[in-house]
Amino acid sequence: MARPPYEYDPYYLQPDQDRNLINTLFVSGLPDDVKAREIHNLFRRRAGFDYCQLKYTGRGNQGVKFDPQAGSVLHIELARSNSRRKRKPGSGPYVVIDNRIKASANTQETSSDDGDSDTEEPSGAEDADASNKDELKTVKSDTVQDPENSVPAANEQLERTIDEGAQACSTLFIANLGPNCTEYELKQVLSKYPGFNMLKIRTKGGMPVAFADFEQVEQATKVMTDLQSSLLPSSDRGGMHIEYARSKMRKP
DNA sequence: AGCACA
Repeated sequence: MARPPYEYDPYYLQPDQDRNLINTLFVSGLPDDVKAREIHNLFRRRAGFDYCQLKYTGRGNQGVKFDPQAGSVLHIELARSNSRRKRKPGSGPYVVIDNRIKASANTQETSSDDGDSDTEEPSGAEDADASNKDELKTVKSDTVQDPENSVPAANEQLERTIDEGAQACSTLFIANLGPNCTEYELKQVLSKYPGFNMLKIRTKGGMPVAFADFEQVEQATKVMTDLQSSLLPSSDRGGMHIEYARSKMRKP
């Protein structure tokens, strides 16, 4: 009852997730038809803003309704974990993930130029458009020169801040499961290991993936190395591929 | 390669 909000629960804090180190904001209460460009416009003038990632959860219009006339407001809080998805070389200043069932007609929101008008910026038309182009170009320049892939030597110092590889986590991400793999089947195997907490299977268009949570990182690590590439009866495309999950599984 | 549960 008198339980602190989840974002203060130390359970969610991983070794690299001291709250002070979180530099990602979680924004909720967005309308279903929100565009990535709108989110980008919200933040692009803010110092230190890197990029935004918009995810349509498929939850549609549940809960809070965002509507200017209804006076509802965006809710912004510190994210539980930093955004880890790296921008693809070809992508622009924002990233869109659309998990909604129906692909509505306006889903061509990737990057490129936007004809955005600055609603909150009274600075005038020329500024809005000109400096806007500039900003986009600045953000994009790391796309054009492509520090992620090409000329690795030249960009090493800039890059190492960003990609530190897989971070150890007490939750495992398990992929390359056969289409018929069941939670039960996987649980049979995992529950033999000490510290096993719980398992969740998600099927994302065809192939299932699983998240397995353990008490301790070391226990998860042991399972990962033990079971890496191993076959289940249901496996049909080779052994399981196991990695640390990007974020720890939510409590219950 | 594919990382959710808010």
